[in-house]
Amino acid sequence: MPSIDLYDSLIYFTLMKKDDYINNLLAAAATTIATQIEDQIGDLGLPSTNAATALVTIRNHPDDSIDALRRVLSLTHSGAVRLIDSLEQDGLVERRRSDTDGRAVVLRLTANGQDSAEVIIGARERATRAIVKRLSKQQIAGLKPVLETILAVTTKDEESARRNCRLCDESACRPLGCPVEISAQEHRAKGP
Amino acid sequence: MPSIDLYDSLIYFTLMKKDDYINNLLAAAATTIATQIEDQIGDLGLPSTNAATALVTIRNHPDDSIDALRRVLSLTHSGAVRLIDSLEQDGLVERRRSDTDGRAVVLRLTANGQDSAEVIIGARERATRAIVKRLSKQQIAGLKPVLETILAVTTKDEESARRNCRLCDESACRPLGCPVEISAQEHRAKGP
DNA sequence: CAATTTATATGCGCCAGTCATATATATGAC
DNA sequence: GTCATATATATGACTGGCGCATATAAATTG
Repeated sequence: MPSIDLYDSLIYFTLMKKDDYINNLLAAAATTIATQIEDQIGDLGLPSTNAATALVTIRNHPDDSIDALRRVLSLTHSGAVRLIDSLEQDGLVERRRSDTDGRAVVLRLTANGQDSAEVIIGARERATRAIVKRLSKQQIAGLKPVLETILAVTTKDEESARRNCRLCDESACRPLGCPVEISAQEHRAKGP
Repeated sequence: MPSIDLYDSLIYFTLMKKDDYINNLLAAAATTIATQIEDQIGDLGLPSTNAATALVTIRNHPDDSIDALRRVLSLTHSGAVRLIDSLEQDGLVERRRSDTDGRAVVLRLTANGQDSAEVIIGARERATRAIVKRLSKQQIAGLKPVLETILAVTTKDEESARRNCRLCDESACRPLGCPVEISAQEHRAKGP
């Protein structure tokens, strides 16, 4: 029956279009917000986005190795070493020998580094707050569980958890049950 | 009454925490999605993210000048010129003299450039589709208007509209009433 | 205890992008 | 019409971030 085929095609066409639309919306919103965060952080005048990310990551997980940091930032070993070199020269980060692994160097923020990390987190929050305050209470209430789902499904292991939270204020997020950490724990429980 | 003060403080404290939480959620989700888009595009092996963005931008707005592109990518003039140099050398973009402005060079994709742009848009869609398919119909239905609001409030003029949509498949988005374009038009109507 | 893996470090080099500057066209004042 | 200024593109010189290859030291495994 040709009329049914036509109808099906129309439905299919319409659904595809709707899919395209929500995909475009999500992608555009994500890059827009991510860019505004980067812009806010960029205004602080740090050497690079990775430098800022490293500071926040070290703040959230002090005494972790350069190699752990490298994974979060998706850098090569040497790239991470250079980055730490410069942060150390700027007096923001301290290298220490690990007392559990003689090869590893673990990282800690200096007092200045702590301050910088707070400022970076504040800049990031400014970007999102400008958006959140334009949403209604209902929109925020509805958005929250969806964002939790998105973060849960994009977290497959401890490594992706670290990456997804790499700019987070984890001290504010953790006690409220960060969906990323929960998802990472669930994956660990289920095994690799 | 001290008990009231304490109660108020508690409310305040709790609200602040909740604000921190939604801010962290939104920021983390945005950077996570944006990173996955970048990773998907990065896998294509193009010279840089900006090269990919330029191709999609030129696809969506052919015969625009190098200077217009520069604004979308937040590059200096010379940076944009070098970028176009390399894309032209790779046979993806063509320079033409503008016939309305003797100074301007307008850009157009070659056939290969068109193909590349489609592939880039496909890579971006892969990233978001992997996330959207993990959401329920209700979640998607609720998310849509919130994303539209977010894009509307982050679009202040034509320039931010271009930036926010810089990786969009505008041919799919435009007929469905892209909130970014609508917001840009409204701002233009109200004047600068 | 030898062989392999893992963590950090360094020399070398690339490439994206900026700054300063040059040139051409357009626009506005008079 | 012409002169001053603004705008668009182009190029030389340079830098910073980062990768690749390699070296060394410590840990692990057999």
